Amino acid sequence: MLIGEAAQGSGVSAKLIRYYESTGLLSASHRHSNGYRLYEERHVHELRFIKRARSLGFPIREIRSLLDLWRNKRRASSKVRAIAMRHRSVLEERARSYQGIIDVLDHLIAACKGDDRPDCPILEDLSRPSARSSRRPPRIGGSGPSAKGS
Amino acid sequence: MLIGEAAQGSGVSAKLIRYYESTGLLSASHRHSNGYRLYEERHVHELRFIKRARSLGFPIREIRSLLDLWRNKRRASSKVRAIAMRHRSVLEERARSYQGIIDVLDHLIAACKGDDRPDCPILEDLSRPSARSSRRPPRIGGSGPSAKGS
DNA sequence: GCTACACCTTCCAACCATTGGAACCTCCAG
DNA sequence: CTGGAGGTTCCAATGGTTGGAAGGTGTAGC
Repeated sequence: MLIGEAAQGSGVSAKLIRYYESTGLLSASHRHSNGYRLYEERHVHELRFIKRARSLGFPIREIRSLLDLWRNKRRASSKVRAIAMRHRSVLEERARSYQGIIDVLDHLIAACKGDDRPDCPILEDLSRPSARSSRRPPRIGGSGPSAKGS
Repeated sequence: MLIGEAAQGSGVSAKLIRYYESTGLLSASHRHSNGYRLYEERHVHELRFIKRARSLGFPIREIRSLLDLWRNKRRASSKVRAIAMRHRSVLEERARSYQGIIDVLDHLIAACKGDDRPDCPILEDLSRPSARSSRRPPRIGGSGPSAKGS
């Protein structure tokens, strides 16, 4: 089949299929005499695999490993699992980082009146020198090490 | 002061300061006769502002608005608040999306034995056609949104 | 004056995944 | 023969940051 059909069958755009080929992730089996890329059913399967993995946030580099493992019938599932766990920890770190920011924004948004006057704790925070957690006075209340919670 | 001093004073690299200038975010006041950029204290303040805003994940485009508001003493705090809230919702959406993926990975990782045999639910999921949520029967389970509880 | 060095300048490239466009070729139908 | 739908290639942009090259400038020591 031609690239258009592979694209439609997999949900991956023709442009992206060519890009994947350029990165060595997935290459067409043959070229037709006119230069057109030719694909088989298994390419569509692999493209769907890639698409699903991308939708789970795996970077191309790791998808390459996952594809290799998928093709290798002698694989050890521990390797797949390790990749998934590493990726999970990356995502968790990012989610945690986002959540930390959201918590800060929540404080600032709650403190900002949001009227037509200029006073704004949000801008005040952004323009503060750099000792951030000043809203928590030092050595008072002594609840121990900071840690924004989580 | 020269760009190096402004960089050291703000924590923003000289390279980045030049990039910010190229995008119109922050321009040096003058140029010395030899072509060197010249900065004042207020530039360092603005660079710190930018740095803090970036650390909260604001994109340059929004930082531009925030800087404009910060400079404008007749601003309405409602505008600042609106920007912060919009940004908050973007972050929340991303965090939620990550969390959704993490939940999926948790299921898959738990189901994968992770030994030296090839059987692997993770790869099976990735290679499955596309009807994803089959593992969750509709309207059962309803433990509500995860909520890691800050 | 010469040399070494630290600092500045500009321009180009790379990261990551994806999309868009231009310029061009190819196959098929009308 | 013309039109159109598909294919091909290469270049550019996204967003923020970093790296490097190639070269100008200022200041120190000799």
